[in-house]
Amino acid sequence: MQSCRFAFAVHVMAVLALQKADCCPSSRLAQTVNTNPVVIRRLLIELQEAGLISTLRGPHGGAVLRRKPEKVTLREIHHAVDQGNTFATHPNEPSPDCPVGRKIAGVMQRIQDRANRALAQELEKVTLADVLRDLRRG
Amino acid sequence: MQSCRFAFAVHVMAVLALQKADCCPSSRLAQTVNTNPVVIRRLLIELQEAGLISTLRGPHGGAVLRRKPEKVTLREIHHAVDQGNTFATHPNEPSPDCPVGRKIAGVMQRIQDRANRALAQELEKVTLADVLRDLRRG
DNA sequence: TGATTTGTAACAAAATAAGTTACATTTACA
DNA sequence: TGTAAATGTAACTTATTTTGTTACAAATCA
Repeated sequence: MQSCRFAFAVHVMAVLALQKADCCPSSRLAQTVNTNPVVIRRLLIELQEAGLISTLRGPHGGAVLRRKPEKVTLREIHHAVDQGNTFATHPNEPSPDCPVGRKIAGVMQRIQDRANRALAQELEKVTLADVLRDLRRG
Repeated sequence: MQSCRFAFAVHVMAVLALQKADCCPSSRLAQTVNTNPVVIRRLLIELQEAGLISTLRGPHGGAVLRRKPEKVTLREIHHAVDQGNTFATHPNEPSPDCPVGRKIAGVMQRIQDRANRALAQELEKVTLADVLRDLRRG
């Protein structure tokens, strides 16, 4: 994968966790991530839809965590912003004249499912609180 | 990840496994995958460097498996053609003025390592022979 | 010697992702 | 009630990555 959305999302969630109850506007998040506020706001919408944060409009608005860091897993963050697959499949239909071409799609899908599951299980083991600990030490 | 190189590589390896000892030219592989022969040849070079296949030039040349399908894992195929990471990191340097920005790179790298390892371990469990079985049934 | 195939460079086309600008909408508060 | 600050969102540009294409030298076999 060459999308940095997950990295951005973990970064944002960590900053929000350190802010505790205070709202953090997209402009401030964009500064620490070093990107454009709109890029952040697009992420925030997805994190919000996943139930991980809330956003408020108006002065002193911004984003705030909806749960304690111990209760948020990297799997949830990942799934919120990057629902895609571990790898892509054939862009063009393989040849139906070849025994492999006829059935490769189903085979790859089952491999895909296994890979996605393995990745999710690993990310499930790490919470946002673990990330904060790692930030303090590392 | 949105590269189909791994899917192409599994497809190619499966075709070669069915061909047994016969050489298969890139033109034929390109037909069943439905892409350009040069795309296939670029893959073949990497599979060759990984020790999975051999290629021969000249008439009746092409690619041939170097090992029995039982002895080839999807981890090897994946690593041969897609040495990249499970997800990307910040394209621009995060702010050094933020406690998260200062240390996020190291934290993400450790998450990256865990994810890559989990994926590799899952792919290690599946051999090319398993893929052939799945092709016959599915 | 001629046909066939890989290896490889150079380039074109397509797809994807990130960044940017602009603005309507919502909201707090002086 | 007006103003400033913030999100939500559309439209667009730019950059990057990936795939596909053309062309040809080098190798190899018969």
